[in-house]
Amino acid sequence: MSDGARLPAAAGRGRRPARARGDDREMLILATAERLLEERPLGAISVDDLARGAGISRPTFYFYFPSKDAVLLTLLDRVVAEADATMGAVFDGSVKAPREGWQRALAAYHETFRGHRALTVAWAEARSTNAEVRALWAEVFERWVQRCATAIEAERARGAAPPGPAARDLAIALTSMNERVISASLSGDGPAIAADDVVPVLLRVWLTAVYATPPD
Amino acid sequence: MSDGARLPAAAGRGRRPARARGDDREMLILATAERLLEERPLGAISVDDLARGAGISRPTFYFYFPSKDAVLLTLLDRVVAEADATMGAVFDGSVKAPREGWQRALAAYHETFRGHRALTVAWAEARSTNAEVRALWAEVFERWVQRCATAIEAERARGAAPPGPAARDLAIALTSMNERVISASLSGDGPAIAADDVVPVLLRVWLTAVYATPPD
DNA sequence: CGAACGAGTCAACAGGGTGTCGAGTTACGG
DNA sequence: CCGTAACTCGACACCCTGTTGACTCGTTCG
Repeated sequence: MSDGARLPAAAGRGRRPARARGDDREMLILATAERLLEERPLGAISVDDLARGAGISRPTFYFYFPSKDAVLLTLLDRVVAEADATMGAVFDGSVKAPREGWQRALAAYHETFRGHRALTVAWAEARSTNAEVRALWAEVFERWVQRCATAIEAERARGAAPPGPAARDLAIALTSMNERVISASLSGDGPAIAADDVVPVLLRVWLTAVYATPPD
Repeated sequence: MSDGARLPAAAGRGRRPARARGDDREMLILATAERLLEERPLGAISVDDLARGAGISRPTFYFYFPSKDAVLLTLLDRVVAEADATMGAVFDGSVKAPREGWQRALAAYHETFRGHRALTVAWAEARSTNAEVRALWAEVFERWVQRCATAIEAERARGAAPPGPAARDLAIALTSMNERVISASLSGDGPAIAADDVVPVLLRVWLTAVYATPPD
C-alpha cells in the first residue's frame, strides 16, 4: 500500500536497472522535509521550500512526489514500521509479569515517538487535514487496539484481571490516552506531563484500569 | 478576551446606540458557518462560502470578521461558556457519593460536546492549524485539569483515594483521554467507542485510576 | 433643509500557494 | 550516433486570502 499507489511517479522511474540519479533527489527531498519539520509545522512548509531545500525547482518536485503530504506519508511509513517492529518484539516476549509487560510496551511506544518528535507532531497535525494520513493513523491505531484488547482478554481469561467493559472499548480508551498524552508532551504547547513522568503515569492508569476493581 | 481583541471590526461598529443592521449579518455569518460545518470540515469551507451563505460579498465578510478562524472562535466561545456553566453546576453540588459525582461530570462533559458535534470536530481540526484556537483549547483544558486535580487531592486528603502519581498529572492523562475518546466518537472516522458506551467506559477508567490500587 | 459623518458594501488588486503542460536537456543501451 | 526514457523547469491556470479605495445610504445636527 505504501509505494505504487502513493508514489505513481516512482513507479515510472527505476524501470531501468542502471543507476537512477533520481534516487538521490528523492532522499534529499525526504531529508529536507525532516529537517524543516524540526523548525516549523507542516502547514508552514511549502512545496517550494522542499524543492529549494533539495536543490530542484517546484515542478521537478512533482516528478518525485504527487504532493507535500505524500512526502510526509513516506516519512511516516518508516516510523510506523519501526514502531510496529518494536511493539511486536515487546509483545512477543510473552507476558509473565503483567506489570513488566505493560511497562515495557508503554516505554517502547513512548520511546519510538520521542525519537521522532517533529514527525509525530506533524502526523497529528496532518491527520486533521489529510484523508490518507488519517487512514494511516486509523490503521496503526486499530492494530494497537487489537493487540491490547487481546492481551486484556487473555488476562481476564486466566483470572488475573476482573471483568469490566468490553476489552476493545477499554483498549480504545487507554490507547487514545497514550496517543494524546504523548503527543501533547512532545508538541510542547498546552498543559502536558513532563517527559520523564509520562510512562509512570500512563502505566498507573493502565494497570488500575485493567486489573483493579473500582470501589462502589 | 473574547470580543475586543478578537473582533476589531465589531469594536468600531455599534458605538451608536441606534439599530445596526450589521448585527443581523453577523448572526447570519455565524449561522452559515455552523450550517456548513455540518456538511464539511472547516478546511473545505472558504471565506467566499461564508460570505455567499450570508448574502454578502467576500470583502464585506472582512468587515465583520478578520478571518474565517475568527468566526470559529466566536462560535467556540459559546460552547465553552456552556460547557463551563454545566461543569460548574455539576462540581458545585458537593460530591457526596464519589461515583455519582464523577459520573455526572463525565456525562455533562460528553453531553455538551455531543450537542455540538460539528463544532467539536472543527475545533479539533483547527487546533492544529491556528494558534488562537490552540490557546483557547489550552485554557479550557487547563481549567478542567485544575478542577479534577483539586477533586482528586480532596479525595486523597479525606482518605477515600490512595496516594499515587501527582494529582495534576493524573488529571491531565484522564482529561486527555476524555477529549480524544469523545472527539473520535463524534468525528466518526477511525476506531471509536459507540456513543452510548463512552461514558460508562470513561467512568470505569477514571474510578479505577483515582480510587483503586494497582496490583504488584 | 442639507452638509457631514459613519456604517455598510463591493470591484479590483496584490500576493502566495498548488498542480499541470509541454518543450526542452541529459545519458545510457543498441 | 541515434533513440528512448529519465529528468528538468519556465510558464500557465487556478484557487484562496486579505486589502484598498470609492461608492451608497441613513442618521444626526446646525
